[in-house]
Amino acid sequence: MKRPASWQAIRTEALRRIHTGLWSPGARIPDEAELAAEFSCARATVNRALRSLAEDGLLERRRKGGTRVPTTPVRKATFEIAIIRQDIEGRSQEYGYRLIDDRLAAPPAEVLAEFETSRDVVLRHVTALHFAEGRPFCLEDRWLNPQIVKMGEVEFGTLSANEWLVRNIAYSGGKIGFHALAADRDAAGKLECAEGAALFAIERTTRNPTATITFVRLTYAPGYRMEAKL
Amino acid sequence: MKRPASWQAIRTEALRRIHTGLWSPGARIPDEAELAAEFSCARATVNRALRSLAEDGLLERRRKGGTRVPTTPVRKATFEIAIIRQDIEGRSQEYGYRLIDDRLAAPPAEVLAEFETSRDVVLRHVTALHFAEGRPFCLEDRWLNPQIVKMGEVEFGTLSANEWLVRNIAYSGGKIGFHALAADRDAAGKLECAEGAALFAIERTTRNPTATITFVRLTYAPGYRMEAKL
DNA sequence: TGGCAAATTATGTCTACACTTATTTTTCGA
DNA sequence: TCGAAAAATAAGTGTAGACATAATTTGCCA
Repeated sequence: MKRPASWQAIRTEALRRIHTGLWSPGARIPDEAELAAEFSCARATVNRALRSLAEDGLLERRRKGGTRVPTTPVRKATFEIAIIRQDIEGRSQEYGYRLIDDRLAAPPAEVLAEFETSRDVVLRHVTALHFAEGRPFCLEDRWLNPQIVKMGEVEFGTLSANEWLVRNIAYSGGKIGFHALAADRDAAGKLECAEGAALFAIERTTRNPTATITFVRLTYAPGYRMEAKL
Repeated sequence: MKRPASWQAIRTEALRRIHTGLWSPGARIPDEAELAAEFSCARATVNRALRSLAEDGLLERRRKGGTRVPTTPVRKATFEIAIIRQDIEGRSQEYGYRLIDDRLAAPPAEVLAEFETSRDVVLRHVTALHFAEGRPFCLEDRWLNPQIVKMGEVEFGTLSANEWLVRNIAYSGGKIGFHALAADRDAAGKLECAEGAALFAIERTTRNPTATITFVRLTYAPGYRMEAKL
């Protein structure tokens, strides 16, 4: 092994050994020092390669325990969650936006639960439609923490809440969920599809360290597909 | 800054500066050497912290160009794609499996496209049901490359193809897509739901460097939700 | 003025070493 | 024999320095 053997080369070789079964599932692989000797490089370089594989779920590493190939690898798929406008423009389609409603209202129970707050709280409820090539693309049904995004101070008439938030609000975490739902009368009307049509929906909760900022359900018009590479 | 300031501490501090707008979107942040001086640590430690943030989409880094805060951050959500059995057992539910069909057949055009092969090819078509607590959970409709997974050599009567493949076949890449679809008569019957019900489906293509190994569509019974943290 | 080449610069990567921390294994005493 | 303390081990992290690489900027020449 005369070539400088970058960490990527080591990663590739390690991947090959996993794939060919040379390093079999459940088995412990040589420790970093041994591999460093084999590839005649520094241990840190081996560490970089193995850490990278571990981040992708292809290896499991524990102090002292050593590094092993998981018996049942849990593959990880990373999705890029872009602003809806970017998503549409990325398809070379014309983006459109229309605010439907923006008012304070009492949220349903499941939304309230996401805000982990007392009952009788009033949240800012924003409804809007995103268009691609003039046709309804995505229905945005959003609940905002009015203490963070105040009525009157910020309007979503031309810039969507989706975009405004990404640009202006700090976040620290949250969760996202995908599911399928049947179009109810309201959604069907807005998305111009048949009632009962199967729609793809994303629900997302965004928090900062102190409070929940927003909960949103994005319901996509029929035919939407979310893709990622493995 | 007397504490050794681990790379995670630097990451956290950098995150804070992004969130508070101290490092504003689009602006270039101090280079690694400067930050290393500020935190009185080695440049490699700063590098580790900033690289970590860049991997999460919170910073953009380019050689020479320096590091900057993206104006429209593209959040990344990582989903763990587990074996279906693990998914169900992880919910403390009883897993069940039944093979429905396993035969060589001519695939439809859209499947053929994933295999990037000539027409008139015959693939191995496996259909199976996964159960949770005795109720249909997920319908597996899979096309396999018969040169890789040969009829007769491997049977999926008790161990699902889903699981067998994860354990036995090397992969190098592929793609995954999520969408919603309406239950057709066949799916409705197998999943014991109403025809036309909105179902969540995952389509996955898995390749090795040489050929496509398998294409699978997993159609989940109504109510399924796929979740991830942000 | 236009364009190509060279200098500059910030990140990317590697090395060799040291020290830390989590965990297992061993040892030894009750 | 059990259990707690000690030793051993493998990964995790940090440092200082060096060189590599990509991209921008500068400067020169036509």
